[in-house]
Amino acid sequence: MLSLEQIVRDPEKFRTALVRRGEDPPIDRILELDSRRKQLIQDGDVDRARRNNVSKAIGAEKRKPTLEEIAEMRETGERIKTVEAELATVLTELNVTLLPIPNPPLADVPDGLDEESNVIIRTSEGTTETHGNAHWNVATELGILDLEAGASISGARFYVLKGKGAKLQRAIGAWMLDVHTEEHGYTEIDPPLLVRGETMTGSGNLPKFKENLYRDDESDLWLVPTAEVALNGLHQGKIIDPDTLPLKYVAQTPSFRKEQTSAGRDVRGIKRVHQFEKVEMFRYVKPETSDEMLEEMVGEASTLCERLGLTYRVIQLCAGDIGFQSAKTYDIEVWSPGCAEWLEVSSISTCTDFQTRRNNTRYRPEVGASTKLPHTLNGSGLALPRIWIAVIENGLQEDGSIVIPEVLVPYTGWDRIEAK
RNA sequence: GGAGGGGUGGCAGAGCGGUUGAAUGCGCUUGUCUUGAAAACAAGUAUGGCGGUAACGUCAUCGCAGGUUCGAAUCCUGUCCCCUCCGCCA
Repeated sequence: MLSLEQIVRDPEKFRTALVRRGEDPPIDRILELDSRRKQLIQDGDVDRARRNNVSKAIGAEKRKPTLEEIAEMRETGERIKTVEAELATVLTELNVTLLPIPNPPLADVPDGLDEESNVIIRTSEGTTETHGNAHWNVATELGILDLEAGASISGARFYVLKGKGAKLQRAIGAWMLDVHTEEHGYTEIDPPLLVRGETMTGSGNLPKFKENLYRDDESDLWLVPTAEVALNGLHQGKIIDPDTLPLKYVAQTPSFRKEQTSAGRDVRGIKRVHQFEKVEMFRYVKPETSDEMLEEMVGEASTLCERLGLTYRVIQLCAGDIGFQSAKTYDIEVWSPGCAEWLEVSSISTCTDFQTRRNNTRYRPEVGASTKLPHTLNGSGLALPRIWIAVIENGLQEDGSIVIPEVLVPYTGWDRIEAK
């Protein structure tokens, strides 16, 4: 959510920034609602002050109120109720207006409205050859992936990993978690996957992206589309001890997405599915450090690709392509020779104070100072089925077997998936 | 699922219709004392809105939402969460 105070102070700044994302924010309406809000607050306060005075006097004098006082205070009470009702309407409308407005991009985010304008920051060493043996063929033949079983159990875009395929995924996840916790200083979290609507609103997924979320109506709980949602809710409504910043969390969880808006895209194999595992990094940081923290996280995700021996590239998204809650985003893509394409395996963003304002997460820079909103950053480190695809397709040998990256061997217990 | 108990400031914990934003203790900050620290003593110490350059004033907030009342932390209703016991269950 955007800061109402900041919008009122410099409306044009917000308008221009949001126009870069291809948005046409209702700034004028917001300003109008805000001045109405201020007026109503003042009107109500005058009446309330009077009522407080009279009540205090009666209490101090230990007497019964006079009939005139009762009549007058009844009237005052009615007026207060009317003003409060109108204020509530105005506040609701302000909220409804502000919640669907995305985070304005930072100044150094490149212009552009779609992925055409994204910028390749760097490409690693390594092959970008193709061999045409996509995972949906190779892995199915090896008996480690069963797309038909997935479809039969749950429908399209669900899949089953079997045997060494399942173990491989488990190994990749465990290895990545270990690198993050042991080398990058993250604390591992195992959060709930079903969350309240408020938590979903705090992260920015509601109200705007309802159609991509699974929900249980009976209990009014939502399935997380990424661990980011849960990690973002970890401190909602709380004041964080400044000495603990930056707080670094990592979690491996399934992500549940309806993918209704990507109908027809990536339909083959397991590039885009309704349920997938992902290791997610998440940080709460002091605002002045968030730029440097973002770069650090890009480094952390990159090193994983590197150690897996994958060719990867880092892309900076343009203003029109960054996610709703993001102010600046880098994607990491790995080369997969079977699908013959770059697969997005990580998206790393700074959300500035957009999420912490929504869920009222604060910190007090020093004793006695007033509270501030920390910044949040999130990044995949990394997304599993796609890394699994890349490991399979890159490891494919002439004889049809798959060679596993060395770093994973302590986790799998074997270095190869034998050809059939 | 059944029966009870409870949600008050950073924490613990009073208050149960009126001068209560809220006793007291702990914690924290500052000062006195001390070579320094500790102890002791003193003062201060919630968040947010609105007005104001500011000093300051004012309003709101005792889980949340309604209601009763001239007046609600205190009474009523609903709701969420926590705890205890019983039942069921991985």
